[in-house]
Amino acid sequence: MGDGCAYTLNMFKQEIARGRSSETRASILGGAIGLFRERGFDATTMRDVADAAEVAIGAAYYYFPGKEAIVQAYYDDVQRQHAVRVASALGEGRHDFEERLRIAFHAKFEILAQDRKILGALFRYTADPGHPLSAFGPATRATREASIQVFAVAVGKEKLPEDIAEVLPTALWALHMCVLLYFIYDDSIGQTRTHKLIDGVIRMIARALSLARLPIMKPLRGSLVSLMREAGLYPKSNFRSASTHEEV
Amino acid sequence: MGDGCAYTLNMFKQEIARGRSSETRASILGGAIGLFRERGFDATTMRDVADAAEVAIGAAYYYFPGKEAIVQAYYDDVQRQHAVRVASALGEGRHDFEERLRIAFHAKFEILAQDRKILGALFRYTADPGHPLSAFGPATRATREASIQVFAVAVGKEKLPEDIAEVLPTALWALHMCVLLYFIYDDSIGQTRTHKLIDGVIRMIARALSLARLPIMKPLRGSLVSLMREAGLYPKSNFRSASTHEEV
DNA sequence: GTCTATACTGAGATAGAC
DNA sequence: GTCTATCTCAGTATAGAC
Repeated sequence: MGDGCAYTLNMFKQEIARGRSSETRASILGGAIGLFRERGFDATTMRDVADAAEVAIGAAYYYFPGKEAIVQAYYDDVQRQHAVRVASALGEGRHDFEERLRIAFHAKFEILAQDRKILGALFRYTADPGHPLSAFGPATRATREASIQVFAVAVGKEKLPEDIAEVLPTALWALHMCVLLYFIYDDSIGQTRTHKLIDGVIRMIARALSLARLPIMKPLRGSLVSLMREAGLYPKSNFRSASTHEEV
Repeated sequence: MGDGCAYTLNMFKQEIARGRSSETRASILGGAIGLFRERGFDATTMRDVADAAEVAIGAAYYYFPGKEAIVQAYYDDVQRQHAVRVASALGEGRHDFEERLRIAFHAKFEILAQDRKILGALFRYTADPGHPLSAFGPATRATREASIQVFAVAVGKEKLPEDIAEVLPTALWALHMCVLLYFIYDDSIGQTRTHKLIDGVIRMIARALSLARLPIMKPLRGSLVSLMREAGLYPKSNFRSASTHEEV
């Protein structure tokens, strides 16, 4: 066990060193995001990225395996911001169920406000199970689960039928993915339509959940939950084994 | 008006001639789909496509502006097959509401049975509003509306609350897009999981629609429908103006 | 109008020197 | 860790045969 530990410790030290010494990585990442915002993902070349960070192209590839890895790193960051922001917003004062959900949803889209164009690139491999960027694939599982966790926190200890409570965070995450798609297409100023949609949808969810407590609803509720389970949508937040990816 | 007519007639004749003389186009399309099935979309180059059809690369580009245009042509064909198949299946015998929906859904996925890998390429630009292949964008509007129409036919003259009846075909189409995504990730043999999911979901929709008739449900129903309208999801089956596309 | 042959451009990615 | 030089290859452009 000694060797194993030493090894990981070393790796850890390297991580730190790398993080500390080189703002290069941060500079590449930041510059790239700026370019993606200005010109879009596809119109930005790795050469542009390298130029913006004032490094050679090789350096850019040293830190990121490719252009997509940059956008992935960006999204991981968004994810972290989301978690922090929601946690702090929920911390100040008391909020009822609906408010908590609204906070979780709006926060995400405020963070992404300037980046609708970039998201197109992130969504690109959603239907490519084996691709490292596929939003539902195994490669992004950690990010996805962290994201679901944020919604779980927002739901909190709300008194709900148990079966519903169990699947709700995952369902909210899925809903938020749909809203994300809407958001990308939403060219209203400040994406006000998206934010209105969120309010409307959340109000409806709250109402539907109240109704779900009624006895007539029990069978419907049950079949919904068992459907999600059978389909493998829950509890694995990720689909079955991924076939190997076709691409290079 | 004479000239105008003569001109269009000419164009029409050319269309015919082109269609008749050159099975080249069909050969390119067919060969390409075969390759896409075997190796996947990305792993197939336009050179491969040209080789398979035994034409020069220029010829392939003569008929299709690019690889994506081929996959688009393929999907248009799938769409046509779906319409035909559903119409004929509904024609033979009487079917209740649930059966009709099942027919519409299963038919689509039977047609696509071999092509899960290809669909990844089609979905790729779903989040790219300006892209010609974006599933929700203006460029694919005709295809999308034809597809919604198939679900409208399946719904038929079913007795439903009017507001629901109005949005149902669009909602079913959206649902079918979600199932499509599930299908792409579904590596169970024969995609039985997808077909089971369809049965489960449709049963649930039928139940939910029965419940929707109850008076307590009226407000929820109303807000659902008005939400869809306000969000612009209906009646335009397509989102607001598309921003110009960033790519070349 | 339909197609071939071929050469060019530009972008992602890599190898190996320092 | 970083740079320079280079590779690969999709897509394009073009000139011309039929």
